[in-house]
Amino acid sequence: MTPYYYCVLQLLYEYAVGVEEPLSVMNSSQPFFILSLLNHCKTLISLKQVHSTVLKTGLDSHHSITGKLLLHCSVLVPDGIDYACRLFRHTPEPDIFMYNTMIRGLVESDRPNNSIALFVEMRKNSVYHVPDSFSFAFTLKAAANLRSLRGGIQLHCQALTIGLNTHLFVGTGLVSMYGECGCIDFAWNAFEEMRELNVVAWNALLTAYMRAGDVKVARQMFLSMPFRDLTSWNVMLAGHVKAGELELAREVFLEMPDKDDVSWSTVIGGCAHSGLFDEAFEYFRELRREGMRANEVSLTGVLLACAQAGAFDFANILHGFIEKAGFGWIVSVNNVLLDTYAKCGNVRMAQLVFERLPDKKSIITWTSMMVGLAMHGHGEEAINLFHEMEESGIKPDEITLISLLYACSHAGLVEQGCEFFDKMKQVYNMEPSIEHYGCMVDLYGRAGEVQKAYEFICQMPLQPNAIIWRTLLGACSIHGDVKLAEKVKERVSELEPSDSGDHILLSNVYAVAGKWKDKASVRRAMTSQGMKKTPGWSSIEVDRIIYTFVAGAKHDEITEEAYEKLKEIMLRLRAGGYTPELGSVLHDIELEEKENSVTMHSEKLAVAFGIARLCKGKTIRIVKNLRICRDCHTVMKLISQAYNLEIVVRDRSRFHTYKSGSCSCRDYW
DNA sequence: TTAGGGTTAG
Repeated sequence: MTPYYYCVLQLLYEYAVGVEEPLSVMNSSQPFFILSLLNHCKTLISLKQVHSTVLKTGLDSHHSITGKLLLHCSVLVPDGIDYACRLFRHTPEPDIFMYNTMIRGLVESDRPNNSIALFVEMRKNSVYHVPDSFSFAFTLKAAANLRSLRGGIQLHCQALTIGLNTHLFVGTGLVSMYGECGCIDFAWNAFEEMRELNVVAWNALLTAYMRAGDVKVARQMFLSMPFRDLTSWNVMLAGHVKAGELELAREVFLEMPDKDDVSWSTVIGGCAHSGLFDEAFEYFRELRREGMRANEVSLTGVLLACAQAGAFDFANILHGFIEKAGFGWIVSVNNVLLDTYAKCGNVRMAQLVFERLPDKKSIITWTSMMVGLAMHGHGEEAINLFHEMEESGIKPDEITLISLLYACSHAGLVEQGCEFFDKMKQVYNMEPSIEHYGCMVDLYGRAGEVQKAYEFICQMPLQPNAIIWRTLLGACSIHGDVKLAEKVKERVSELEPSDSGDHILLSNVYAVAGKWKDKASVRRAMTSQGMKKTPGWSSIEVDRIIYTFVAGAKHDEITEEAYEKLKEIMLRLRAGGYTPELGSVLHDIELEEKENSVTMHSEKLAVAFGIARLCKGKTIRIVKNLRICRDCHTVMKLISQAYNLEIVVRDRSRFHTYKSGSCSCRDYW
């Protein structure tokens, strides 16, 4: 090969990735130069251009080499699978290489069913095409993705009859498939059958043990393995993360001789999933400090952390980064982005992301958008979106229906919710699960029909769990039904006796009803059992730093600043005629103290801090871990009017947007 | 042929 050859190749390569160029310069080039271009195509558009150029040079795309290369490159290019299918269907006599290429392409494009179907077709239609190790390896991957033990065993038997089960690739595929299906003994047998072993095979077995939740055995194995590579370390890391052992995961992470983007994505995602958003941010910063480029998975992890922390500004910066890095077309990234925007209080941005994916929306995209709208009280819009989804030909799944019921319950659409619930069986052919029943209890409970909710639970065909009863208990506490609350509390306690949240709910019911003695006895019971109330906290993002406030915590400079501002604000509100509502206070204490205790709820501190620190007119966004209390709700409305501000509060169950003295939840929460 | 990511009731 001459330097000249490389120059031409380089030139052609530049044209191929620069999609706008028509590649006309290449028409006179040698056909084989053009063929080599296929390998460099990064997008479907450039691939199609090269293909048409190939045809112009007189090379037949069914020619054996051209056809194979074309197919091979099509499945590798993003969204190229349909194009590949078309090419494949127009090939008169595909050989085993082409079958295998398609089987692999289909697995990697998340169509494992089609992949298995093609394997079967290959065996039926062409007597000359006995599957080889690649066919088995790729099809086993499909069975593993589907967790289809039956399909996997069938493949194992077929491989056995031609003696391929001892092959390195096939054996590894079998180990992985059995591991994925949760059959650790079968995985071990398949491993023992193998004639030769390499690090990949060992890693597959290690993963199988990790999947089975046997972290101890896996660790033992990891230490005694004859080979070990970066993937083995990553498997250990992921195993600890999945088991929730974040301390051990951190140890492994520090101990690793090398780290790649999988290692980083694993820790970042692991922290985010465990709710440790600060740690997730810290790892992300460290990744950047080490000069690494974040990939789409680690970005997903940080976005998840943003969603939990309500870090809108940070999410917005990440959005820009995603666009610049070229991840903007990836559906899963957009799904997380959409969800994050919605959870950070900005439905409009979420909708922009949603609309940008015209024909690539997955069921998750639709569902996330529905939940996003519902969280902000746009129940009707969420329902309209559901119908739109159906019209576009996507069938709802169980989670879509949960979201739909969630939308109804948060918008007070009781009748519509019941209709959808009935439709589940009749129209969508789904058996409602305990989660769906939970939504229905919430639907009735939120609307104040607590008795109806109780009857609903008593006649449901499934055994109600603690969550179901707790949902109703929460509704009783909002609507002040003491009698029912006591009855329901008993049922919860039978199932989960030591949950402090339930005691708090009951004590709140007594507080609202003014039954201070009963309330005190609940508190005493809690103290004697060593239970503690989950402390309420609220956080706010100022200049990309998240400040968290906890009521009654020790005063530092930041809290002091917030208190000072809050005092000033309360004086102004009182001058306008406001008096605190004391129903939500938890202690039976002197009036003045009660007032103080309400005044100091963490969300008020956070708002005060926001008013002190943020530019005038900027929306104040607050995230709270518990549900907002009645008094804080009123105060937020008043502040939004007095200071001409928009305040967005995300509490445990939904969003409240306060503007000009009223709230988007229409006082329904 | 092995490892990492997304939606849901409280």
